[in-house]
Amino acid sequence: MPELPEVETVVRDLRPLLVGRSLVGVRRSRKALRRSWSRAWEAKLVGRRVEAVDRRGKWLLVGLDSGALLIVHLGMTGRFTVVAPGVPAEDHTHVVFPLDNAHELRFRDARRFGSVTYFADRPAWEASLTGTLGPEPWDLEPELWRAALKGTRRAVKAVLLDQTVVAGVGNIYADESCFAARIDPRRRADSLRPAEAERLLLAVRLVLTRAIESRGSSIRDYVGGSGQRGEYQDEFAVYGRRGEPCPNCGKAIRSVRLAGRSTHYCPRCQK
DNA sequence: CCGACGTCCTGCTAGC
DNA sequence: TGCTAGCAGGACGTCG
Repeated sequence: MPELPEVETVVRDLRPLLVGRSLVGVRRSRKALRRSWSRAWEAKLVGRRVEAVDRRGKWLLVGLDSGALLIVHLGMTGRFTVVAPGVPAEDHTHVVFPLDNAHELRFRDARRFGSVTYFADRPAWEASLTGTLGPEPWDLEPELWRAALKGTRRAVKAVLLDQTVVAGVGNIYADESCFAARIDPRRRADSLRPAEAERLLLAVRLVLTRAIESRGSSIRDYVGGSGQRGEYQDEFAVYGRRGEPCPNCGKAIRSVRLAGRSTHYCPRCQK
């Protein structure tokens, strides 16, 4: 679900609501998330003040005054929000951190593909990723990007979704980026000419930037850190628009299954 | 090693 | 109108 723009929106929403606040407790549901919770973390969290809220790829990082990090992944259906006192907990609320201002920081996730974990410091968290997280799209060196494309026989779309190559792109923005670059997502990555590779990287950055400006895309579950929906779904050129006219040429958008995911493209504009 | 595919889970809806 | 198979924004393990 939430990709880079959605996570970035949550981070920006939560930052003013959390920085300077202290976590005064932890409550959990009995259901397991993707990564298991350790009760030993609770004593280390309670009483700590939040110093920073950041993002890396699709990971959300809450930095505490002890130097420790609360690491959150929203998976497909995760919501991470601050709610005012007295707001009843929704179904599938799995982790709740009461704050020192009587508000609550809540993690809710119907499908439980998301996770909330604790690391003693940032190096410990980075070590846990063991090279599974590539650079942010804006930090990815064009030569590295070209090499990543050249070095594989997979489809372009599969490379965009590969978090070790570039962090943060998911199914929606992979499709939208391919459309913006006028590149067929089914093409073999190693068939892209240097100019096409460059166009695709710039398209990824542009699409993500615009999506952040629209506070991300709300298809069904996603909301920002205070519960508001995003707007970028109104800007989709291809995603979820099978059969509808291409905004560029009018030909019907097609959808196929690729890299295990639904993939949308314009059969005329994307070569 | 690489790449394709299944799996985890619940809710919604497309299509019959 | 009502029902249900299949699909959903992600990550990771397994298998060939």
